[in-house]
Amino acid sequence: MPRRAPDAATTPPARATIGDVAREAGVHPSTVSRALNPATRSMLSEAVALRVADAAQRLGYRASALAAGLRTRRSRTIAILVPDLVNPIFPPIVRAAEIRLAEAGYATLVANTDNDPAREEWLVSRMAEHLVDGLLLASVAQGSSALALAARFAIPAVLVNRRLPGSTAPAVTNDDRAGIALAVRHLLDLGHTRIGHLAGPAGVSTATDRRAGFRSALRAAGIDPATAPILAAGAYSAPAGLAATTALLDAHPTLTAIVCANDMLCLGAYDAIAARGLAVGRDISVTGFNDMPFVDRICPPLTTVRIQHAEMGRSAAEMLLEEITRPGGTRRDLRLGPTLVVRGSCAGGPGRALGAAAPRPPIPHPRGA
Amino acid sequence: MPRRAPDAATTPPARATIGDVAREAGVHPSTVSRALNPATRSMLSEAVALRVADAAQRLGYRASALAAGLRTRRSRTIAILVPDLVNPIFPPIVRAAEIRLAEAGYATLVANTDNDPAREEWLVSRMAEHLVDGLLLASVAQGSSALALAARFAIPAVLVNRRLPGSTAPAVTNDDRAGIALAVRHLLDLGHTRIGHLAGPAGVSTATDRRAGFRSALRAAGIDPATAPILAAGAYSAPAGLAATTALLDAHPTLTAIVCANDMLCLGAYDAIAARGLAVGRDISVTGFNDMPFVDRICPPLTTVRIQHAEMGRSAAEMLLEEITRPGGTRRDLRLGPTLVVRGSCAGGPGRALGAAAPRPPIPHPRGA
DNA sequence: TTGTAAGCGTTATCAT
DNA sequence: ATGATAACGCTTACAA
Repeated sequence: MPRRAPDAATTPPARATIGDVAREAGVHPSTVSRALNPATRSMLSEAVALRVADAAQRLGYRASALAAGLRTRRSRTIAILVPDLVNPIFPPIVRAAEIRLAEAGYATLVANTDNDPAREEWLVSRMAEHLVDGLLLASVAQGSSALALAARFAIPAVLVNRRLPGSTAPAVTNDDRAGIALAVRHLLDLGHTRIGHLAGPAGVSTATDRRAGFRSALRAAGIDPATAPILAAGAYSAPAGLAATTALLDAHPTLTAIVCANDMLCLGAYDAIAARGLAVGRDISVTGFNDMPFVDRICPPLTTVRIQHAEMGRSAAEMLLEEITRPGGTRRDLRLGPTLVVRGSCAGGPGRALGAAAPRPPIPHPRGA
Repeated sequence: MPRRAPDAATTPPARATIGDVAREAGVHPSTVSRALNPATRSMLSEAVALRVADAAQRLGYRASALAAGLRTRRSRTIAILVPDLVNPIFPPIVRAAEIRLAEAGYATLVANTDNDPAREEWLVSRMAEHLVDGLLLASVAQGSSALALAARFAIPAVLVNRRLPGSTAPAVTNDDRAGIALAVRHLLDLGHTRIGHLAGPAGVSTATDRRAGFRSALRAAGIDPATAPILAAGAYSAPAGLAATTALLDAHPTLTAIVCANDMLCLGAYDAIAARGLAVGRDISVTGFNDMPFVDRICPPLTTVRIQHAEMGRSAAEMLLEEITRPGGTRRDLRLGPTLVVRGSCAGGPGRALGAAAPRPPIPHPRGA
C-alpha cells in the first residue's frame, strides 16, 4: 500500500524522496545519491547515471538539504550578519561577497542584528543550529559574543568592516586611521584650525580607530589634540548625529569644521547645522567616512573618505572560503586603503579667502514634510 | 570507550548532542527533548526538567535544527527575497517584517535576487531544501517561477510591494494607481500640461500599475493620454533612469514635468536634466515614488509619493504567519494607501507665475568625482 | 512521569 | 559498478 494521506485529493503531492527516485529508476537509493552527486557520478555507468537523472527530473526531485546536512555536516550556506540594513554601506559589501560565494556554490543569507548584541547572539546560534558553513560578521563590537559562539560551534568566521581588537579572527577592514588622516589633512589645507570630531559609538572598532586617527593626524600637523573637541554619538545614525552635533556646537561654538566618523552621522550633522541657521560648507565644513551610496547627491554633496566596498566584500568572501577549506590556515588581517572624495561640504577656514577651486557656497533647500 | 577523535587535544570539543545531555542528566534522550521543548516541559517533574536544563547549560547544548527539522519538517525560519538590496526602500520593509516575525519566534533571512529570475529560482529552491517555513517575496515579476516553486514545495508565500496579476497568492502592495494619480494631480495643479512618464521595467507590477495610473489620471483631468509621452526604463536604477530620461527629453523637448515610476529612476532623471544644463524643479519638474530614505536630502529634495514601508513589512509578516497556521485561510490582497510628499523638485508650469508657496528655484551643486 | 523504538532523508562504508 | 546497512540527531506515538 503506497503511503498516502487519507485526503490525498487535496494534499499537495508529497515531495519526492531519494527512495522514490530509486524506485522510479529501478536502482538502489545509494545509487541515486551517487548519480546526483557530481563528485561521485563517475563511479556509475553512463546508462544508469542517465536513467537516474531522468527519473529525478520526472519526479521533480530535490534532495533534502536537512537530511544531507545531517549526514555531511555541511549546508553550502553562508550567513552574513550586518548591524543595520538601513545603512547603505552594507548592501554593496554584501552584494560583492554574495557574488564570490555564489561562484563557489554557496547561498548567502543576510541577517540584520540591529546593533543589538542579544539579537546578534540569537542569530549566530540559529545559524549554528542550521549548520551554516561560514559566517561573515560585519556586526561585531566590543563585548560581542558572536566570534566566541562561532568558535564554539567550529564555524569559520571572518570579520568585515569592523575589527575586534585582541581577536585573532581573520578580518577585512579599512585603514581607518589613514582615512581620517586624509580628511583632517584636507581641512587643515583649507585653513581650518578649530576642527571637532564627531566620533562613533563606543565599542565599535571603526569608532575608536577613527578617533585615534583624528588625534594622531592633528598631532602630526603640530596641533595639540587636546585642543580639539571630540564627542561620541550614541549610534551610527542620523538622529544620533543630530543630537551629538548639537551638543558639540553648543559646547564649542567657534568650530569651523567637523570630521564625522561616518556618513550617517553627517546626515544628522547637516540637520544640526541647518537648525542653527548655518550653512554646511559655507559656515561649517563637514567630512564623512564611507562614501556610502547617495551622499554624492545630498545637499551639499558630501566630501568624504571613500572605502573599497566591493573589494571588502569580495576579499572577505575569499578569506572565508580559504578558512573553510583550511581552517586556521590564514589568519590574515587585511586593511584596505581609503581615498578622499572632495565634493561640496568643505570650504576655506576663517580668515582665508575662498580660492577659485573652492566650491560655491550652497544654498540650503527647504526640506518638505 | 567514549567516542573521541584521536587528536582530541587539538580537536574542538564535539558539539554536544541530545544523548550527551541525557547521559549528563541521567535521563533518557526523549526526556531531554521534552524538557527543552516549552510545549512539553509540563509533562515532566520539576526536578527532572531542572536537572536537564542544567546539564544542557553545562554542555552548551544546542539542538541541531537539521535533525529537528528532519523530523518536524519545520525550521522556524522565514526567508525574504528582495530584488535589489541597494534600493533603500527594501531595508525598512525588511526591518518591519523582521520585528513581527521575531516576535513569533522566527529568524528572518534576507536574500538578494539581483532582479535575476534564475537567481531567484535558485534561491527559492535552496530555501525549500532548507525547509524555510515561509517566504516573503518582494522580488516577483512576470514570468517569475518563485511562486510556482513555493507552491510546489508547499511553502506558504506572501507577495510584498509587487503583485503578480493573475496569481491568487496573498499580497501586500501599494495602491500604485492612486499614488501616481496624486503626483499627476499635483503637477496639473501647478499648471503643467506637457507631462511625461518615466515608466518602470517591463513585467513588474509596480511599473504596469503606475503606468496605467498615469494614463487614467490624465484622462480623469480631461487630457488625452495619447498626447503624453511614456518611456520605460530598463531597470529601477539610476543609470537606467538617466538613459531613459535622456531619450525621453530628446524625443519631447517641450516637456515641463516628468512623473517617475520610482525614486531610483529620479536619481537618473536628475542627472539627465543636469546634463542638459537645466535645473530640476525650475526648468523641469520631477516626481518620484516610494519616498525612499535619503530622497529628502538630495538636491533638490524630491517631491514623491510616500508609501507605508513599515506597515507593508509588518502586515506582510502578519499575513504570512496566518498563512502558516491556516494555509489557504486568508487569500487577501491588501493595498496600502499612499500619500504625496511635496518637497522641492516641482515648480509651476510654463506661463504660470510661481506662487508664494512655490519652492525657491534650486541652484545645483557641482558633483565632485 | 518517564523509557522504548521507529523514522525523518540522506550519505558513507562496507560488501558483492 | 551497484546493493545493503548503518549512522547523522532529533521527535513522538506508544508502552510502562
